[in-house]
Amino acid sequence: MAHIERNPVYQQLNNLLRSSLAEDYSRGDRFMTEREISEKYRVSRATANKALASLVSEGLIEFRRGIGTFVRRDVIDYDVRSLVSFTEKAKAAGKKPTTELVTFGEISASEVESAVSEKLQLPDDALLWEMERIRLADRVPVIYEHRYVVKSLCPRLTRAQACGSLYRAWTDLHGLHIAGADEVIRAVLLNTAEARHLQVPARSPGLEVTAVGNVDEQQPLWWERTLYRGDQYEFHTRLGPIQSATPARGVLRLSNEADIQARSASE
Amino acid sequence: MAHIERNPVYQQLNNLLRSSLAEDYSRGDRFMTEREISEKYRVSRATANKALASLVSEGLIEFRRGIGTFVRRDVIDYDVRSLVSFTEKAKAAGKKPTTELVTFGEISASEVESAVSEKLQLPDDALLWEMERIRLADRVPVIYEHRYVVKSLCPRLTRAQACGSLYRAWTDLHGLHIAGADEVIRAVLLNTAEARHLQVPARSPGLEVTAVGNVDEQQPLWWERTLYRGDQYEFHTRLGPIQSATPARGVLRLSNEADIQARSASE
DNA sequence: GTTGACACGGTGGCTTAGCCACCGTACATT
DNA sequence: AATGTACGGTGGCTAAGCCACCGTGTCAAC
Repeated sequence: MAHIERNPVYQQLNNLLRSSLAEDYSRGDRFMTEREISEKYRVSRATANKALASLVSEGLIEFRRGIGTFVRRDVIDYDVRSLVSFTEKAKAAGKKPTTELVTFGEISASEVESAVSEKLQLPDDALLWEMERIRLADRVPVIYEHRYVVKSLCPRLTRAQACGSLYRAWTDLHGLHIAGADEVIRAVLLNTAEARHLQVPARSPGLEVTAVGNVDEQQPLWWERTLYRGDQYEFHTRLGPIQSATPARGVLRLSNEADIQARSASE
Repeated sequence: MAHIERNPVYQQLNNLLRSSLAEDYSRGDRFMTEREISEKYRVSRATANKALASLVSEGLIEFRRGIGTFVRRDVIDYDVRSLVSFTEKAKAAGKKPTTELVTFGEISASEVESAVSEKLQLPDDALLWEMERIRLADRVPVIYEHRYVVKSLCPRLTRAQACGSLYRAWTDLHGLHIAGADEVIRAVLLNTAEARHLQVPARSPGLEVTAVGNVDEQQPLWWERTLYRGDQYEFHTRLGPIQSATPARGVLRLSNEADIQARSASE
């Protein structure tokens, strides 16, 4: 690992280790030692330690003095894949994801709300993909999403791809590296149109998530406003700095028991 | 900073730097250089770098090669204080926080739902504080919370303290170090009783947050089920690993404009 | 046979010394 | 005035080495 690259070695190493972690290890396993990493990747021990320390503060692994470093959680549980991709989230919950494409087209940045084009940091003449989709888990509609995607970053996006996992289209076909997303979560009532799409009664509770997704740490790739069925979806998050800093995870609720209904009906 | 202490030096240094960061620096400032820290705290440069790298992966500061390290955000914006404490959140939003204590008492762990006592990892004979509170920002009710607190960790808690900031009572009076909390966020409809407490129409949308708070990284301190008024509160979060790993932040909405109402009414 | 003291090897924690690529700036050159 | 260049400071990284800690296995004592 010569340091000719543009990015610092410890960042590259970081990604390598995170991949290796996701593929070859699972919760509770003993990870590679600093000295092993140092030798395997031809890096100094200090650099190996720095990369490991980074994974520690992300909550992926933990140090145990005098013993080694150990995997703290199922990494797929944490990976951006499962944070951003509905397809992966559904699979992780043991459900079959499908997509119903409502609309799909092209639009100029000058035509969208200024809030959107500002968040995407685009000039007025930029082009966007616009789409509305309904995501279903085991045939049950869970998400109704309205999304704008910067066309210049994935010009070859097709209608067919929009019917499946955008995450895969971005990563596999366009070679994009999804870094993460900024989300704002609010509680809303679904209006009749939205409720119909999600096959629930009008004025049902839902989560509205407004998000901007980023490529390579800073470059905005998409903007979305997404409605989640309140009885099917919940967000998990961990507050606080050390040892954790685990981002919020949206998860499909495994149980279909209507405890929320029970609560609401208990009035 | 001799290494006689029980905890690793870089962790102590980490806390020192985080404190210094919160007190003496603000967004955009240039932070201390590795060499300055190395000299000031009598630590090797490698250790200084490791501590800084930890702050970087928490999203507090960022490295700029050849220039220095810079503060990325208003630290209070990130600190556990403002993540966990409603009082601090309200102040940060420029609003005056007040509390209405509905109930306050003592209860045995054997009497509460098993879900609660399990999450708090308590034996059956342990004692808990139980309380219901309504939190207001500028006299507007925002939160209705039901909370259980492990009594052994804060035996001197009083009714008067429960009328104010529990966070302050814990940290200042009992010397506890709040490490963070695990939260689950869901969308619900408020039933009549809940809606009355929050002074909104029945069947208004709300966020239900079930959380377990921790002391010193692992020891559970409280369990809570909290209802947030949908029109007054939203959660911000950042997904993905590097450069960020910023936990979810619940924030009071500054604008009272009813854009959610507008959405829901547009059906 | 069981127990316990102790040495050994491996791990992360930490230091020291030093070189490199990068950045801004101040100064000299054109 | 515009351009180029040298310099000092910064984070990135390597190298070699010592320490405290941990588990384990050996071996002596009981």
